[in-house]
Order: sequence, then structure tokens, then C-alpha cells
Amino acid sequence: MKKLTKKELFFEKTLKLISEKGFKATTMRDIAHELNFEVANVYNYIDSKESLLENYIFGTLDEFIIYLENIVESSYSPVEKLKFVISKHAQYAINKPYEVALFVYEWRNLKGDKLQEFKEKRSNYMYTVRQIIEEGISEGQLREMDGEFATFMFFSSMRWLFSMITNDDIKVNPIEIEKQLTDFIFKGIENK
Amino acid sequence: MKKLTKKELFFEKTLKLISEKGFKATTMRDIAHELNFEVANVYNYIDSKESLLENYIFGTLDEFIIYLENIVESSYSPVEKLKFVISKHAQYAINKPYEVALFVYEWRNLKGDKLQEFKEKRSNYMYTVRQIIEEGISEGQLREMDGEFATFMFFSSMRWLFSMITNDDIKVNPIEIEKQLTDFIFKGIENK
DNA sequence: GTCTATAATTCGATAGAC
DNA sequence: GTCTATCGAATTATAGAC
Repeated sequence: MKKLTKKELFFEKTLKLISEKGFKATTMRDIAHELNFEVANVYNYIDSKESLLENYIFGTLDEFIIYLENIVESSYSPVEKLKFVISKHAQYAINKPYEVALFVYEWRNLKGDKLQEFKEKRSNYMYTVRQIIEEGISEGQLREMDGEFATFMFFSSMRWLFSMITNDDIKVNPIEIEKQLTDFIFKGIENK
Repeated sequence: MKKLTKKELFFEKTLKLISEKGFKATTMRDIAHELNFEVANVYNYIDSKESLLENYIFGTLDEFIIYLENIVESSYSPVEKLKFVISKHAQYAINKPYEVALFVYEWRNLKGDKLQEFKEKRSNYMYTVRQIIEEGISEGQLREMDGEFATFMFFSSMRWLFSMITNDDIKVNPIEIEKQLTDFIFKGIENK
């Protein structure tokens, strides 16, 4: 077990707190209390509550963007590319569920330019995945279907994963969860 | 177009506001401003901000519970039952997207007994759906798979629908959206 | 890095006149 | 039903001593 610095501990505990209570519902006092010190000390680690959210969300978003760019530039088939994207989503949701929670639920609390930047980057990301899906359809690897619907489905998978992973009742096997997700997206639930 | 009473207009505009900005981020002053009157007037319609959220969320939840009970007590096959549930979710998401938004994103802001009640009812609802799915698997209509995974997938569909329906770029055909959703859940995206 | 103290603002909610 | 006025609590953030 790696020993965490105070700074790392601060961001880890704060992230968990915000993802569970919600960004707006989490006060600086909540954060201070979680770390057993006074409110003023929170500002030893961050400039403002606003910047805290920005750092978490763009940290996640930018990592996904870079990964997707690498996949797109590869010579894999559309289906193989999609499986890489699913795998990335699954691994991220398993290893960093709280980052995902903020990304999915709290982006609305971004303000001004940062909100704009988020929307644009996310839109570009989804459009790129949609192009892969439509390529798969036109090549016949994927069944005939509405590319937009399929793309939306694709992204709902990350939310689903998050629900599963943060559910205390369930013991998650990371390998199995990724397999189940991939099977679901490709095969559905029907027995044929 | 039906004419709305002042009361209906209040709840309609308030619902839309809260679902777009988030419950915590929406202030009583925001609500008053949206309706072109002063803050004090908000309390002509509601007792507290807390009760407002409770009414919206349990209105949605209880309707789903009653509908599911009727399905369960019917003599339809598991697959047919699931298709009724999907249809209900799709129709609700299409006709009442903002109620769904509150139900999905804002339940964390319920407090005390109401939060407990929500969790229990939702848990029971999911468990009932899971039983239908597992019945379908054991009867061979659905492929062999983890019932828990499948159930989670099932419920992520409502969130996906919501994303689609509230996306301004997309013109939604209600019949088509339900078909695409059903196809997705049963067949996945692969071409076989 | 930690504390006390407090500024400055915003929040939900109420009182009471019209 | 609508307004003005206001309360008390909670919020983010800062100043400055140790």
C-alpha cells in the first residue's frame, strides 16, 4: 500500500465526498471536517471551490480525449476500436469511479468559459465515437441501426458501470464486468 | 392546447428550472424570477423547498411502482413483461423528461425518512424487474447472463433516453425511439 | 500548516400591509 | 395573491497571529 502525501489525501477524500453528496451540497466545512481541520485550511490546497471542480472534470475529460485520438489513428477495425473504447470506459469506471461520478453528474456546475469548453470537448468526443460506429454499420460489422441512438447507448454504459461499481452490495470482478458490458453492447439480452 | 391554471404553470416552470439547473443550484429567488413575481409568493404554492422535491420524485416513483405491479400480476411471458416495462420507461421519458431528470439526478437531496423511503421503494422496484429477467433466463428466452448486470443495464436505459430526449439537436419520433431502445436491449449492436 | 475571527454575500423562510 | 421588509442561518473566502 502506497503512502499518500497530505496533498494526495486531501484530493482523494474531497473527491469522494463531493461525488457522494454532490458538488453544491458539499460545503467547505464538510471538506474541512472530513480532513479534521478548520475551514481556512482548505485554502492551503485549492484556490476556490470552483477551481476544484474544474480540475477534477477536465482531468478526466482530457485523458479520454487523448486515448480516443490514439485509437482513431490506429489501423484497427471499427469493432475493435469500439472494444478499446469500452475497455477504457470500464477500466476507468472501475479504477476511478468518483472521477466518473463528477464527470457525469456535476459538469452543470461549471461556469462561464469552462462550461463552454466542457460542452465542446464532450461533443467532439461523442461525434468521434459516432463516426466509428457508423463506419462499423456501413462495413456490415454492426447491424443496421440509427448511429445517433447507438452512440447515446454507448455513453450511457459508463453511467451504468458507475452505478454498479459504487453499489456496496455487489462484489465486482473487474475482468467479468468488462466482459458483461461488452457482451451487452454487442449482443443485447435476447437468446438467439 | 390546454390552458393551464396558475398553479399548474407554477409547477411546470419550477420543474423545468430545477431539472436544468439542479435542485441545490436553483434558489427560491430563481423560481420567483422565472414566474415574474417576488420570493415570498413562492410560498403561496409550496410549504418548503424540501417538500417540492419530495412531491416531484415520489409522484414519479409511485406511478412506476403501480404500473410494475400490474405487469407482474399479468400472465404475460417474461420477455413480454420486459417489453411493457421498457415501453413505460420510454413513454414516460418522452412525455415527462423533467420528472425523470429529478428522479435520476436529484434524489440524493431528499432528507431523513423521505430518503430512506425512496431507497427502499427503488430497491424493491429493481428487484422485481430483476426477478422477471432471471425468469426469462431460466426459461431460455434470454441468453445466459448475470441477472444483476442485466438489471442495471435495464435501468440505465431510462437515463439514456433522457439524454436523447432533452438533447435539442435531435428531433424525436416517439414510436421510433421506443423501437430503437427495445432493439438495443434485446439485440445489441452486433450484426449476426 | 493550523488556528481564530470575521467579512461579504446568499440562502430559505416569515410577518404583515394592501 | 402580491408586495416590502427583514430575520437568522449558512455559505465562500480572506486576514492575520502562532
